[in-house]
Amino acid sequence: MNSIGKIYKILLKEYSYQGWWPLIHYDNINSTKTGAINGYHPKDYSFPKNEEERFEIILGSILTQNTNWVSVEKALFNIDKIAIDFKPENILKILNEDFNSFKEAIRCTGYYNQKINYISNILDFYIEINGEIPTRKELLKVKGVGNETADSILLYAYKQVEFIVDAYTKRIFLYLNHIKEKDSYLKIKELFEENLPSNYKIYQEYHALIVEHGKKYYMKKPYGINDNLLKNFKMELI
DNA sequence: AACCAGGACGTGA
DNA sequence: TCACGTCATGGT
Repeated sequence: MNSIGKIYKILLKEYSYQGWWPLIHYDNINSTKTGAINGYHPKDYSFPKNEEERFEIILGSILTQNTNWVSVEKALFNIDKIAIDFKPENILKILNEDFNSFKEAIRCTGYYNQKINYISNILDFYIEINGEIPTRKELLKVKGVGNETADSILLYAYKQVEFIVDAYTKRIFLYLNHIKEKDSYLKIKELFEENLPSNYKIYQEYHALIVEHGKKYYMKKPYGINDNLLKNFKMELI
């Protein structure tokens, strides 16, 4: 097995199943996740089960841009308070009829002036595609959806086999010398996709495991210095 | 008190 | 294309 696959196995053994993407109405009393109230569903890949859950994931993917998940959870609960449900038509109605309340609801996630517009954009897009699975290209045309958000939506809201590259992925695999500092998003994405079976469950799990491991050893500089779990995969520079 | 969080966009070279 | 500034609240 290749290194990418081996590292996945080690992370899975160390941290077990992560149960991403968390949903605020899924109460997992056994959750031990750092910073999360609840919402994770380990070994259950059946989500989203309906349109509300699907759009909750999409909302969360915008709100979590450069922000911690605890803040996003608060915002989702705030939205849940002023909205009847997470159906896109309903969210759109709330957003249009009470713009300032909605803005206040997502304030805690930062960049709220931008994010409210991004949410408005993805709402229009979501309603426009009318139940179809969006392509990556289409998603990227939506202002507010970049590479990572597009892949998050595709992988977790639509179960499409698209690997997500986030800041922790770059830090960890840069520390292990598997990638270079200036490697593009798509290049890093390809590295994983070429070395993993085409299976959305593995993609979902791997990304979540990277985040978990990243939070532990790659939050503060110097990144990875205490990462004894993966140190054996550190490649020598030529 | 600086630093970072499950980034994206606009600008100018 | 790509480096850089900007957007902003909240926790450590």
